[in-house]
Amino acid sequence: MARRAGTNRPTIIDVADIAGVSRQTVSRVVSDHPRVAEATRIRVKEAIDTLGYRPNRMARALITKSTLTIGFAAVDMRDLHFGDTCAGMQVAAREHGYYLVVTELDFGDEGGLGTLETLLTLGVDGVALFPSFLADADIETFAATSGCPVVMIGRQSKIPNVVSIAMDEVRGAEIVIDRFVEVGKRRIGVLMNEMYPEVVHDRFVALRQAVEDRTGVVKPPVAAGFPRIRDGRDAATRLLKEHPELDALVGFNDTMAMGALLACHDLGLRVPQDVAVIGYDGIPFGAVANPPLTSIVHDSIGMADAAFRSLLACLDDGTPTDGEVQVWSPELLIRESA
Amino acid sequence: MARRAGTNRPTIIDVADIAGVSRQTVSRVVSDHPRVAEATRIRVKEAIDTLGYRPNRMARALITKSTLTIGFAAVDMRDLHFGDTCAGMQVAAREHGYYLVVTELDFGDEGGLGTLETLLTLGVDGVALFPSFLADADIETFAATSGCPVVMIGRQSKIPNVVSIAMDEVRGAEIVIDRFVEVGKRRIGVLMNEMYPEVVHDRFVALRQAVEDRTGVVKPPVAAGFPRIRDGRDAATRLLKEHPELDALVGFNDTMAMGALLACHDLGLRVPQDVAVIGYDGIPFGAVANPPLTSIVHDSIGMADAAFRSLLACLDDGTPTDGEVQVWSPELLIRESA
DNA sequence: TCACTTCGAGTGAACGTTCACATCGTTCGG
DNA sequence: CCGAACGATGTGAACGTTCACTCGAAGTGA
Repeated sequence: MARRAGTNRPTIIDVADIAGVSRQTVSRVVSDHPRVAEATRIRVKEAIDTLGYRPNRMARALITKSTLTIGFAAVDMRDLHFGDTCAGMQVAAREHGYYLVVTELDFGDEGGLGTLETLLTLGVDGVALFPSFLADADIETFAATSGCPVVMIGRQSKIPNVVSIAMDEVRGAEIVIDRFVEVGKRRIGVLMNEMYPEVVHDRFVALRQAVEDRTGVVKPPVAAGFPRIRDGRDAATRLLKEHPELDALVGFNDTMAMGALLACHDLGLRVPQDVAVIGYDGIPFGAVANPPLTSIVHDSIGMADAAFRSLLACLDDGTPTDGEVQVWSPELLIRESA
Repeated sequence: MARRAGTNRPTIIDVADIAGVSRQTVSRVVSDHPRVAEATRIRVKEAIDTLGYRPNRMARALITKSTLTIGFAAVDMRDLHFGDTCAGMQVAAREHGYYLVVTELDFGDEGGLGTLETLLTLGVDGVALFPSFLADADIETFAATSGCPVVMIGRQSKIPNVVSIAMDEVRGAEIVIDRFVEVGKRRIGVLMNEMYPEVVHDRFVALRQAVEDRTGVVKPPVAAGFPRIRDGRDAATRLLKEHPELDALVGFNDTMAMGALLACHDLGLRVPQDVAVIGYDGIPFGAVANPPLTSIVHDSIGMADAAFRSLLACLDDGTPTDGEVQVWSPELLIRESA
């Protein structure tokens, strides 16, 4: 369909002609091969500059079987962490001469698998999933057949051939509940994200377990909604009306927690005196909320960086890390809401 | 350096062998060429499925000179609009079988030009700049020598061979000032972003002009800072102390405007009774601010979509649109701060 | 002097496609 | 019944690199 306007970039042969050497010698200069005479090297470099020659990666990839690109498949690009994660991977990638091909997983396309397949036709050297709503079994199949290393960010699944990098949800939940207990709150309600069950499952389980361990309450009240302010407000309102005894709310993320703040305000409850609130993510706007939101934070950029390095390691020594799970410790950003 | 683990994907020849046809016939089936007998087509498709054959885009690109990829160069991936814009472009791109290669402009790398150059070696068919801090002259040079269409999102520059797509800053500024006047405010202060002068210049000029046109004040008080809540707060504090007569503040974006909200609170000024505040971007968190923030909004996703289509148009008919500028109308999202 | 290594550079083939053209059989108008 | 047109398929070359060799000259040690 679409054609590139007929710009004919100079090729390696043009450079070779001008410099009066073979194309192989040019190739050696370009890739910093040691066995090139200094005089030749200079002559070739000059020719390259004169012509504005840039090696054609397609031709190179055809032989080396490496495109120096990494596929970055995100569930939702409007996600708060997408920018951080993308930036983190991109910086790490560029450091090593890699590029990032970014794509949004399309649920309609064979439940996301199709999107990944098309990514493969591009010849990416590795794939990063952020975080995937795909079932573990599907990811396992993909990793096995793709022929390239796969890493998953933000979800803690033990899948063969896949490295997962995620926040330590168990620790995070403990920190949250410990904080509530510390400020004298023990009747804790949970605001959950109902969007992608696979993605949020770990956090939910961890919170429930921590509540049970720390307060003895076996099944804390839960309300679910989409991770939006409005839905957080609605869910919190339902929860507080049905369970007037609650004196603390934890939101799946800061957005929902900020909804909870609004709900408390609606119901005339003071935060944190009547109800303490904690969210996840530590978004800057939490500082402007009324009152400023206490939150669990983790290092998105660092995790993305680690994800790229993990891909690179697989690429370099070909070790198909087997279901390795890296967990990153979260921290509590204490402001005023708890 | 890095090598792909030796996975040998099936080639077009393998398919041809199994189906008992020539590789050219397979190629025709793959690209939906009309002149293939139905029986042959079926046989080939079966062979493709059996082998799990995927055409190699590198080899194809070598001949067609089109990689079906678009380079998306962003100044800051942690920018609020990055996710929206990226998602918008990506969806539009995928619709047409294109991919997005995303990269963050590295100011240190020849002031960003180097980053763009490396993007070219990847063989992208077009480049989208979001928005660039590069000087107009540099962009012009790049567009001229790159040999591929260039589009710029978020900045309104008339540059040869470059299509720019941006919000109509003049209209936006008018809407802001009209609103202030409508609610009885005429002593207006401006909170400016001092990060990338090229990017923010249009908005600043438009606001100053609108203030002059609507209120007769020739040079409204201005304070600048980085587009962060804290800096917005500091800038607003300075402004309000130096100019106690001010009864309205407009922030470069919602983040700065939210800082202004805090500053008013600090100084015991009521919003909007004492000081009205308007921001730009209409971010969801504006709804949670105290009071909820009135803001200028524009359609990031739509603009990204238009940007891709513009690239596609250039690619299809090869018309190097000459300094075309598309402006999108903003709207006022009225909440409570003004 | 000779055999041997090292250095610098070149040559043909290959990577997996598509393009332009060639081939061959069939249909059809006059 | 002939030539032209068309439909289906195949063939060689080309795209711009890198790989695995080869080759000659210069240096080295005995």
